Amino acid sequence: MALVGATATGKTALSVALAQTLGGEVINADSMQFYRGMDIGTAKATATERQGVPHHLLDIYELDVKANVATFQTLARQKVAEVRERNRVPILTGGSGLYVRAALDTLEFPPTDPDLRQELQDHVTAHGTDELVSELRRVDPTSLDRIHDDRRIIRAIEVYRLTGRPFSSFMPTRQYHPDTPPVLQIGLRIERELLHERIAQRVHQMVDRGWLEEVQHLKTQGLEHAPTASRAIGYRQMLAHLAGQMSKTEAIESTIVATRRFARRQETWFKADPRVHWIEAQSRHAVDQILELLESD
RNA sequence: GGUCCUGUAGCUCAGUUGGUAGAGCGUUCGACUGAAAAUCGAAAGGUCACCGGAUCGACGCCGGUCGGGACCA
Repeated sequence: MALVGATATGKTALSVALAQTLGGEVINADSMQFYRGMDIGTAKATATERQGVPHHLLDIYELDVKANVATFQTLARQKVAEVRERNRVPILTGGSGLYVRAALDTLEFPPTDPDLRQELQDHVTAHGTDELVSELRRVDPTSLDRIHDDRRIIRAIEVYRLTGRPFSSFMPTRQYHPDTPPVLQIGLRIERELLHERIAQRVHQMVDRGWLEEVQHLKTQGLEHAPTASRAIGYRQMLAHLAGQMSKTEAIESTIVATRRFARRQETWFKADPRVHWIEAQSRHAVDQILELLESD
């Protein structure tokens, strides 16, 4: 099964409770929790919170590694298979929508080439996207219709040059694939206003627990130059504060705002998937509700 | 007590030589296939502090009231 939803809705606690009732193991689908040392600010489950339940795909990368979906897809499916072999229930838990999809659905990722991509990126930086856009209009108008940001234009051209096939030809014809193994997807939701309160509260809590010290330490390990990890919400702001670019209060406020925006995007993503069963995150009976859903499935 | 500055969207502020207004941020909604806690798109929000005057017409000019600020005493 999969446990999804916005940040600060209580996925972590519920996943442990579920694992204990079902005899399950948790598989992380949260892109920033891959990184070793990023603990407080990513709200990674502590040893105490895990309560002996095995957790997978946490702390698998050093800071300088560039995480990517395709790799995650392989790793996650591997873990799911392993857990199943042990006759235990895999519980995929996380808020990175694309990563969850990649693990559960039949997404196929066309190949990539870092050199070519860099070359295209440099070209766009120097000359803008005009040329790439007209190339795309010629070879893959379908993609051009759906794409409206530079990064995706670059990717579409990369795929075309690498494979000779339009990027759009790799996309599925149907949005979701009923032929994948049955997975119960549970979405945790909290009323917006309350969620905003919880987010603010949690950010302050993270600071109280030593977030700034954590970032300070990670900075000595090169967090600033980490391609993906340095972009993490809050870490970015704490780094700016440590560099004297904003006050501590500003960093905290900015982190809260960024987290709210993030939560909104997460809800948008998961709302779009009709297979998700939504339950109230605050409910004391969340576990029972999920057990019922499992039986009726 | 006096002089001067100031009051425009939830916040910070542009603006109109008088023809009823904009940006950034926030908020809401959406997209999303190798950076996804990323990246990008869209929308909603304002009796331009209040009252009166002159004007065909005022957010803009004149007078007053109230609120904020600076300085002088």
